[in-house]
Amino acid sequence: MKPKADKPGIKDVATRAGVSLGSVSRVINKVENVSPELRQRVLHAIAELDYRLNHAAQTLRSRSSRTIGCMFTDVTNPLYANLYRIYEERFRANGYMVLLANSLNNPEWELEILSMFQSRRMDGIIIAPGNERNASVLAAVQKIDLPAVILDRDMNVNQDLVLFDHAPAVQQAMEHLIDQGHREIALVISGTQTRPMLRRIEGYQAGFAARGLPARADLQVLLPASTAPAFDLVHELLQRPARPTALLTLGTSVLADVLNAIRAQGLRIPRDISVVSTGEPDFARSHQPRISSVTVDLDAAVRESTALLLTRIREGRAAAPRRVVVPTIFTLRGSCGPAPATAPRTR
Amino acid sequence: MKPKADKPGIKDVATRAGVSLGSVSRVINKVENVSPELRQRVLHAIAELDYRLNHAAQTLRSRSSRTIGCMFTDVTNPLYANLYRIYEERFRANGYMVLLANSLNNPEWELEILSMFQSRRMDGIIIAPGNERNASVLAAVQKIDLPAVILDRDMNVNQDLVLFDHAPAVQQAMEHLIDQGHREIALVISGTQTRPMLRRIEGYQAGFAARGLPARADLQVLLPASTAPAFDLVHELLQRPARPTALLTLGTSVLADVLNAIRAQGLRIPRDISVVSTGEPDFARSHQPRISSVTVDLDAAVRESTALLLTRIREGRAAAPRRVVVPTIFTLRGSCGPAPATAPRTR
DNA sequence: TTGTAAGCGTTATCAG
DNA sequence: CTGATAACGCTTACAA
Repeated sequence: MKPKADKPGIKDVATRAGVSLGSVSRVINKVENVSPELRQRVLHAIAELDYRLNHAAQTLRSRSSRTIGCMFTDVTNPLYANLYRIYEERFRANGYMVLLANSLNNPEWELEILSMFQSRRMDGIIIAPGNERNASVLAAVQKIDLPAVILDRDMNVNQDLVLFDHAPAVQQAMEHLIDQGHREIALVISGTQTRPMLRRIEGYQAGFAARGLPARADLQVLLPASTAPAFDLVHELLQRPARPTALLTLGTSVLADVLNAIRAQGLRIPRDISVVSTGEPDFARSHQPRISSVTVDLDAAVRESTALLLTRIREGRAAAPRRVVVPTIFTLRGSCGPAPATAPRTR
Repeated sequence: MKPKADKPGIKDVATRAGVSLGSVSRVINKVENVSPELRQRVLHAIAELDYRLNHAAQTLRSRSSRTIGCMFTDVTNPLYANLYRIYEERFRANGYMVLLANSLNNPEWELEILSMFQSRRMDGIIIAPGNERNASVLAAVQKIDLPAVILDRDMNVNQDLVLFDHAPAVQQAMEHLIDQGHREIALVISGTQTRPMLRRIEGYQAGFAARGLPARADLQVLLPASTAPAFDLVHELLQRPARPTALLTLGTSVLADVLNAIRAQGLRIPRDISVVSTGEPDFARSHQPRISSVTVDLDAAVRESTALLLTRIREGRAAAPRRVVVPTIFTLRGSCGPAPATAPRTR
């Protein structure tokens, strides 16, 4: 009796089934040319031995890990949590696993994660670096020689891009508010120099411009991050002599802080103040009144980026980089109303 | 000139640096016995060639993937999103990557994910299966021959366990509410047959029992999932002839729905109704009044489970399974007050 | 249709 | 301290 302590390998399966190594591999990989009888014997042996394929060996030899890497800033951000879940589902359907890494906006980690993706020979990666202006991150992204899709970042690199078209819908929201008599419209978002935020500011300013109004820098509240506490800042904002009568805010936990600050101030939505959020966090779904919002169709975004990546994986890095723009939609709901008749002063 | 199209390997580095294969490996793996001069040469060659370690080959040979697998039901649940982020940070500090897989409560996926963890030779796994009663999942978990930690699940298996001690703090919250005159105390949680929920129900009933009151089944609202919409059910609950004067609820998006339903009903917290949540979602941090809560110290939970897993990885599967209980704490805040003086009737 | 044998890029075990 | 050499467990030509 041989003390075979180690896990059974394809070899053990082969001897057990009385066939050759190659045949077992063919059965496992569902190659066509196998007689049903042989397949049965192999399957049987596999079950008996409780054989598990060794993914490392398979990857090494076949040069494919059947894995997709995702680098986001923070799963704690519902946008990324949802994205990740949908990606996982879609890629799983295509036989891929999905690996998630949070960069937490740390440029060094972003470099490390990218390097790790390469050394693990990911079949493809989907990334939304937090530091789209950082020189070394930019260089690293440019140099990636894996099939890659960059998600909603303005990086001038030779990679496939999926961009959300934030500005137009934000502008549309602004125009609606202005047409409803609002003038003091605040913007509460993250101040990170990153595409979504910059584009939103763009739309915000374009909205004023389209109605012949000057953009107001003093009404922009820029937080350190998308999930930073915003209560105090908004509270302060609402206590100004000429407080905003409308507010456009991030649809993360920032929205919760905004709603709480509004409530703490004794203001009613939409009577005293109108609210629009960019994105819709779960907790907002039951809010009364419903919050108007500027959203991107997540399923569409995932569909597009998945298709892009799978194509890139198929065609290799030779083909020219592609770029897909996913539209963004303004949905008007109960949280928006006309500006209060009396000019708002300190209460 | 040789058309070396392929990525450079350790071999190329060796010839380039004029040293042997083994020496390069020694440098890469930071083994002590290398002369500084040789190390420099190798490091230089690595930089010149932009050499990337092949993780698959490394894993195959060294029998360690330096990867930890996590299986949770859904990253969209803030509890898991936060847990994952902390795990990633801690394991990264120990040189491990973390792989996340969402089972979405689907038993077949749970089996598939567990099998994938084994074939990828994870160095360790942390799992919280959604189906702790499912026979095949249970069997699969029992059979896991990887270092594993099971997170807050009552599974009678030979694996390390980290359990949150939900019941006592819930009971404490109940006793406080009862002592404040509350009798109609509702429980709004998920009806999944899973440890956290069952333990909370246990604490809920124990609270009544401790004060000599009968447990009331009609005040328990069981949702299909931890993130299921709860607005309508709670709204209905609050319209009953004898509506609850206090409410204990899940600290997920369910809490948001509860707060919205209370507000929609025109009730004030804590004057008309007291609220306690199990866990504190981000959006609740700025709520006024602050929500009393029953929480587990996530950092402690992560610390314990990380330590347990690392120990298990070090010691192997020989040592007897360990079990760690992480306490849970009731924090009294402004959302709790005395029961309304007048017996609550329909408004 | 099936068997045979040569690697994939590392690490580990020896000698030197 | 360094160099040669044999695995690790699989896929994939190529032969039979």
